[in-house]
Amino acid sequence: MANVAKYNRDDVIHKAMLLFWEKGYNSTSTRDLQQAIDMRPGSIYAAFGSKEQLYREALVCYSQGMAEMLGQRIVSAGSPLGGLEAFFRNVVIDQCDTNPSEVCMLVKTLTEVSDDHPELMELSRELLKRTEDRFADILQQAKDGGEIAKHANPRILARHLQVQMIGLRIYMKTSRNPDSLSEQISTIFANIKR
Amino acid sequence: MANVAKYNRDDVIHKAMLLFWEKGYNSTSTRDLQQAIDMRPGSIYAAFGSKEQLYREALVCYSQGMAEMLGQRIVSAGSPLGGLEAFFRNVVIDQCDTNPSEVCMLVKTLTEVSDDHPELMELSRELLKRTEDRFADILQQAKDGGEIAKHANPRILARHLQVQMIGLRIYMKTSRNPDSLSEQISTIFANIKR
DNA sequence: TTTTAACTTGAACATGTGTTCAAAATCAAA
DNA sequence: TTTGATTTTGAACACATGTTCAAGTTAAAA
Repeated sequence: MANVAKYNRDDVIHKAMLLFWEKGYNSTSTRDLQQAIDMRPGSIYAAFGSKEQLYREALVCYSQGMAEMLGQRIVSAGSPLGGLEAFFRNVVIDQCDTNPSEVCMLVKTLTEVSDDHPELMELSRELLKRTEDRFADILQQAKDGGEIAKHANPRILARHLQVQMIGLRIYMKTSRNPDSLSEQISTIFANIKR
Repeated sequence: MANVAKYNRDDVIHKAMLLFWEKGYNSTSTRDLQQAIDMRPGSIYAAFGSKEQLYREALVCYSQGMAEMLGQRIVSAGSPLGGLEAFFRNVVIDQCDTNPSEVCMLVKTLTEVSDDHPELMELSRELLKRTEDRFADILQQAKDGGEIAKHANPRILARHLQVQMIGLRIYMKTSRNPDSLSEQISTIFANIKR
């Protein structure tokens, strides 16, 4: 046995995630990364293999963080649908200034890389799909709890919410008008309850 | 007086636009461009100044193309709202396979470049705003023509449509499920008519 | 204290990048 | 045909990029 890793793997991935989320895959150079995570090229490549593999881990880290936050909002709100709406408000409006980017990191990945790095695209797709599945589960619970109509279709509503989430976050980057977006979120969830 | 430009400026910008739209700003090298528009570095820089300026012209070209298409759909459909819906279906579903990317080029620009190239971001914002204004005009005509309710607010509806358009196009890239997206578009416009 | 296997370092490499510029080619006017 | 301003060409430049690897450092085990 010998030296065990000096760095904290999760911490490093988190820091890399923040930088990747801000600047995107191509605009983040390995030099930028070296500085952000305070590791030298050799160590980075020994630990992660390549820039792309580190990015993959960063994507998963991002996705997990979002999923945890959604869970917390549901607990705080005390109801599935209330939690979802709080989550929307948090992501689209409250956190959009403190986050590295207004736009979802999975969406940024999907729009930036395409032919090159097909694995990054596939992973982003997969993680987005998981998010939608999670939305559907939550909406099913809302249906079971009587928060939404008996005839509502959780899968269709989940897809609808996914489109809203993606669209709203990008729109926020365009317009910087939190008040109108807050109203839009209210309308979206009012329509779901009907 | 001497030689006049050999190349067709609009044609060159259009070709550059298609490549930029497909690959994004950073992933399109000037070598790629040289091949696509069949011009040598010196000519390109004499004609456009820099890669960024050529991209700016490409953005405007893209935006004009979309605006023209919207106009055509309105004429074909014979009504403002019908034209808008046809435009949505065309962009999100029909053309998404033949276009260089499923995603709006303005949105791609906005999510890819940020701190670097602030002028590209500002131009994308401006062009997106113009699109929304156009939507609002069309919706006002729909209101005047009795296609939508008297109490409807064209500005709010235009914002809503913009979010849908952005979200749907990215969702199409994620899921590749045209049938469900077609239903979603039907629902969106059914709700507007109410 | 010495050994040893794992980890860390940073200079170096090969390639790709946006851009420049002197030389060559072009063609309307003289 | 000659002139001459303009356009085109492509080699070259300076720098940035992802990645490698031999040498150095570390600390647990012997």
